[in-house]
Amino acid sequence: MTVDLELTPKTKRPAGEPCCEPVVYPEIERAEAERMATVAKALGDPIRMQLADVLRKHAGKVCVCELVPLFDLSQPTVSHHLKVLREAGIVGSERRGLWAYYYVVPDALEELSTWLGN
Amino acid sequence: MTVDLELTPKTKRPAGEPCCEPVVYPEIERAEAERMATVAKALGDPIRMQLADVLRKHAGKVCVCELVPLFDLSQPTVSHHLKVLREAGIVGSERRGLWAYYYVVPDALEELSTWLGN
DNA sequence: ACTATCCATTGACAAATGTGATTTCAATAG
DNA sequence: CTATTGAAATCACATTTGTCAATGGATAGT
Repeated sequence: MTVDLELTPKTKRPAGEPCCEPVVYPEIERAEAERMATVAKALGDPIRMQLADVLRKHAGKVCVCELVPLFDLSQPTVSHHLKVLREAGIVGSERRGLWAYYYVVPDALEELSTWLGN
Repeated sequence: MTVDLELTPKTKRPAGEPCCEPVVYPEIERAEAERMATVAKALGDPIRMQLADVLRKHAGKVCVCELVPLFDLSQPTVSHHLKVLREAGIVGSERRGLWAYYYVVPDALEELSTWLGN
């Protein structure tokens, strides 16, 4: 599958001068990129991806004790991944007595989702 | 903003028995999660997020020499980030003589985008 | 043929990350 | 009150990551 689009022809720069004018300036995107990268990074692990997926699909609050057996990982490790998701704002948690319930924060993924467009 | 959904009431388990039945089985998602995590991970850095953004917005092939001055980073570092994006299948590159041009692979973000739903 | 330029790779190093064992905290059951 | 359980936090450690300086390969321009 070839992508055939125009590309600016180049010439070796004379010496000392900058080689080319930048085509686009992402400055506007700086803070936005930072926020989206935070979310993407948190999803950048298969376990966390699945955790987020399970929480989303269940569309409710899920107890940690129900999440642990889904993975071949120790409870502290699962807890750690949940913490990463929480710090990225993707999930929230609620403590009820002994149990902790996790759920997806509805709008957390929106910015990234919008950027990915489609 | 409170998310109020049903949550399974729990009781302390008798002793030895598993505390709860798992609610969902993500096994089906294993490979998919792996693929999406790879993509998300690659986007999980502000620089790479901006690189991807610039390449997307430009909708053409962009020379590395135009990308480097956009960031306050050394050329090898930018090259490294581009390599990460390339290995995740997000961008492709093409060499024309001295110059290397990068572009976004059209469908690379689709799976993740679809999962994020929108 | 020479040389300067573009780009990728390597080596090195500090910082961040993923994981498990152990510990701490909170709360339920008896 | 005490013992026990679920979950988070801490500690420790190996791996990965982000960055740059230095190096190397290829080639446009002379």
